Amino acid sequence: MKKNHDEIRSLAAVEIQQGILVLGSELQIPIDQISTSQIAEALVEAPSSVLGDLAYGCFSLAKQFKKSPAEIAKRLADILVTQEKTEKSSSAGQVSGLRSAQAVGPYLNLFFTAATYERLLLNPIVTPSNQPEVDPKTSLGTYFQAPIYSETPRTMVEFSQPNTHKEMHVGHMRNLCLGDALIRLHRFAGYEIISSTYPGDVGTHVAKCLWYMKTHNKEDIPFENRGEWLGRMYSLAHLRLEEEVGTPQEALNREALTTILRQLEQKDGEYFELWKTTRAWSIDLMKQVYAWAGVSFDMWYWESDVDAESIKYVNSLFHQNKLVQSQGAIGMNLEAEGLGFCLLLKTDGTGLYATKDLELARRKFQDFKIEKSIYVVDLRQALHFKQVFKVLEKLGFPQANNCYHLQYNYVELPDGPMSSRKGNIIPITQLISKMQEIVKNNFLNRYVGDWSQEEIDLVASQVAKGAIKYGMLRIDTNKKIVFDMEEWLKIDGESGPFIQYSVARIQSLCLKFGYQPGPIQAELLCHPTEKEILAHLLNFKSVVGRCVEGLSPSSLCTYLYQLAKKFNHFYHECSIGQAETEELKQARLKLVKASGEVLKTGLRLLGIPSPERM
RNA sequence: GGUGCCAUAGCUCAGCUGGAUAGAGCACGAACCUUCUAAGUUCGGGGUCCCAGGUUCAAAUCCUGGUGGCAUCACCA
Repeated sequence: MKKNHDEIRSLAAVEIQQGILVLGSELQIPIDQISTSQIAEALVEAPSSVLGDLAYGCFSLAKQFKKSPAEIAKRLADILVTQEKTEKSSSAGQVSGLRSAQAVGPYLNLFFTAATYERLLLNPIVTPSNQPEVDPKTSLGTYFQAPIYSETPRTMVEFSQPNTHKEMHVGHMRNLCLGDALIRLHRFAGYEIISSTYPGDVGTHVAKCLWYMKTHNKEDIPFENRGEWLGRMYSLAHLRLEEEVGTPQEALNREALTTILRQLEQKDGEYFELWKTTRAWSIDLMKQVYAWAGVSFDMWYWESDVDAESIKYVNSLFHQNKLVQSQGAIGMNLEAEGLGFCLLLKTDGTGLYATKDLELARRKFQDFKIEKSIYVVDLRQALHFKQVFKVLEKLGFPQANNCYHLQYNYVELPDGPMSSRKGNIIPITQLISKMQEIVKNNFLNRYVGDWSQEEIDLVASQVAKGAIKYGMLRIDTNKKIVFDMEEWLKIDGESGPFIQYSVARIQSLCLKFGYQPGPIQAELLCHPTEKEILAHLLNFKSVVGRCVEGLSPSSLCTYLYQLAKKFNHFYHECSIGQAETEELKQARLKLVKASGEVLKTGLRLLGIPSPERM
């Protein structure tokens, strides 16, 4: 994997590298060559655009040159400034990127010329690429087309593993948002990604649900929302079974469940038929949620599909002496690695979760020829995946070292963890409909009569997506989310809709004042709020890179919020309609347009749509 | 008990591989719509960055040891 830095950073890195060489010869100290990519990587944001557009901390140079970082920063600033001057005088017309360089303490602060910003940032952002296959409505500037990484491994991301016969709740939403955002981020950054899902359509939870439905349920099967209804059947089943623990009924119940499981396994009998119809209800519900969220999968792996094969596979491994027998069961001893014993076949010869995950991994590696594999699953499975990856490694799969478990923390309610068993869950469908209703009541109903009902419905759904997805993604993956419906429905401050609202304002500005592509007088953009935006735009790609490398979209959330905040600040400080000159107006429009493109693209990477107006 | 994660303002959280004066939102107190969308903006108060050591020119950030919380530790998924 190779990282490609954006043009302004690369330009700054070349200048700094030359400065370091000059300094080295001045001091007559031979130093290790520092590559431009190392320098570009070390460039940081200045605390404020007044101090600089980008900064380079001279700490590591201090060691090599045996001088204080502040002295080095000062000397480097002098060298860069004089270099710029001589370049300008010697070859007039040559493009020079730096406007000035200043040392502040140990930092070398760089300022770029307005022309640099226009040429390397604003123009690439707002100029659509000529690729014909890109939909004009979503067409991206050339800036966004250049991949951040090249020579990337072919990667599969598995996410969303809901069970059929249970209802999807807000906890599943976090997984869905995370997985989807990771895929979008990776693809944007230049990865070839295969997305997959792995629903659990077999197991005791299914048997319990069917058992209750057949033997205890008195309700009629509804015509609509059968997936939700089925989820309720499961909860009732679990409660009933819990109640009857310790009674004579307990043994009979266990027997009944075994019978059901056997029928499902043999793919025959009345319960198998019932399984097929009810399974479809749950899948309809999943697809409904995925459609709402704008998520699609390249590959659907079914637990029922890998189930039988996984047992055959593990048996064959055992016969090849790659596994051991212990206490009558079969598995692999990983105690030397501190991972305990990975159980793969129970004493009765049936498999477990790990058994299926082994077979699943084998299929992923062999069928899709993937080189890297990411699993988005909550942190309770941490040991499970460590064991599975270790077993894969010991079985000789070279991809095993490139398997990652993104162990996000789960969502719980103010009064404790959610559980489908206990029935104290908030269904995804409920969150969605409540959110859409709130958005309409509090904001969009003011447009009734002015906008079509279709548009109001569409925007309500888009804004609800913004609120829910941003809410799920902004929290660091290893922190718990305590879901409080009341709090989530208050959408103000740092939220998805705030960013969407800023985009809507930008679209309105561009429309109203006639944004026109073409050259601007970028040096007119000298208001502090304008400079803040320019300096912030500079960091979009490094933030995206960080999200990809850390498998964590939350820093993009923060970045977009800050950009929207800076835009709003500008909006209140600088008028476009009342701009002193036409040139200033066009310059501001281009700045605003570019901000809008970055915000829209960023939101898109989080899976959040941008309404035309709101 | 072993292992992993977490602890930053009253509450919810940012803080990138150590680096510029620890920042947002909510809540609270003020100000701003005849002028580009007030889902907005500005100002204000509010901090023992869990504790104790250590490494370093420099620690909220790294290391060690505590304290508190959560998860997990073979026939469940």
